[in-house]
This record gives sequence, C-alpha cells and structure tokens, in this order.
Amino acid sequence: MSTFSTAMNATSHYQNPNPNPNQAAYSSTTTDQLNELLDFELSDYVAFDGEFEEEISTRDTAKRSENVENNFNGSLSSSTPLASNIRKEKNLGTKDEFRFAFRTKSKLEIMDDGFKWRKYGKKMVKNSPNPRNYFKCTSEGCSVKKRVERDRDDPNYVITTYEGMHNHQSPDSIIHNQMPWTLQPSSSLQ
DNA sequence: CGTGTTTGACCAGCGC
DNA sequence: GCGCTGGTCAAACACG
Repeated sequence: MSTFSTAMNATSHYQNPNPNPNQAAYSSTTTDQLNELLDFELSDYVAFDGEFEEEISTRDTAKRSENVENNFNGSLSSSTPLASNIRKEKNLGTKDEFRFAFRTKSKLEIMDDGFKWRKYGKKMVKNSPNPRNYFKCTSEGCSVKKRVERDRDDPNYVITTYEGMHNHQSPDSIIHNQMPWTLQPSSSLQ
C-alpha cells in the first residue's frame, strides 16, 4: 500500500492516523481567534512516502514559511489554504513506514496532540544548535515515535516528525470527542 | 511508590 | 577498518 496515499487521506479527509495539522481549526476559525487560542501557528508540513530525508523539513524553510504565513494570515478562509504546503517526497525506498513531518511556529516545543508520549532521548545534531528530542507513544502495542527539534534557521519554529501509525485512538479524542490531532501547546511536558 | 525525564553509553549505518 | 553521526537504551534521578 502506498503510505503517501494514507497521508493524502489524512490531509483531505481527517483520517490521519497521527495527530496533527489542525486543519479543522484553520477552516473554522480566524487567524485572530487562532492566535488567541493558540500561541503557535502551523506553518508547513510534509507527508512522506517511504524513505525520509532529514533535510526536507528544514530545506529552504525560510522562503516557504514566508509564503505559508502570507497564505495563512491573508487568506485563511480561502478554499485551499494548505494546498501549497503539502509536499510529496519521492519514494526513494521500499519501507512501508509512515512518516509525517510538519513545521510549527511555537514558543513551546511540545504539542499536546492528544496522544501520550514518553521522552526517551535527547540528542544534539550536527548543523543545528538545538537538541533533538525523541518520543515514543506510551500506548501499549503502539510503536509510533516522534522527533521534535527547533528549526536551525529560525528558532521560532518547531519541526515535528511522526514515524509510524497509531493503532489506537487518541485518548484525548475519546475523552473529549474532539479531533484527535488538534494540536495545542502543552505545558505539561518538558 | 509509580511515572516520567535526564543523560551518558551503546549500537548501527554510512562515507572515506 | 575507522571515525562520525543519528537513534535507542537504561540506570539514575525528580516529582507528585
């Protein structure tokens, strides 16, 4: 199966097995409302099919983020506010693993995406002054991982990469019956 | 005491 | 083979 098609379903039909881009919020609220509710902006995200290239999420981000933010701030109610932000990576490998990365303007590195994560590592990476944090989903039998790091080009942005697919519902969505991937800045995790 | 974080050590992959 | 780098492990630690 194509994992990219899964990603496309996720972006167009809210069937993302992973949390994320709170597109629903985009389509139903104004920028001001969003800014009031959330102190971050989703600025970019990338769906991967197969092999993931680390550089993709930071490559040329300055230019793209400008475009994205202009879109976001100027035409939020347009029909395709995110269309230009979806990028398909070449399928360079045969791995079936689902990977999904996006870039968020946020003061906080940790997004409360409804899932429960356990931090298992922190590493300084080459060519970046900021450490990369490694998380695993704590749900039993779920091996989804995510990496979180600040954009080396613009520390105001946080790059989050999800790897794998959740085999369960978001606990938060069960409790609150809300979109499971609605992101919220979290102060409960450090 | 249970749960989650920190952090140094370890391992695997890759380029030379 | 060796060194570099990214990713993971696990013991120690912190906290409620």
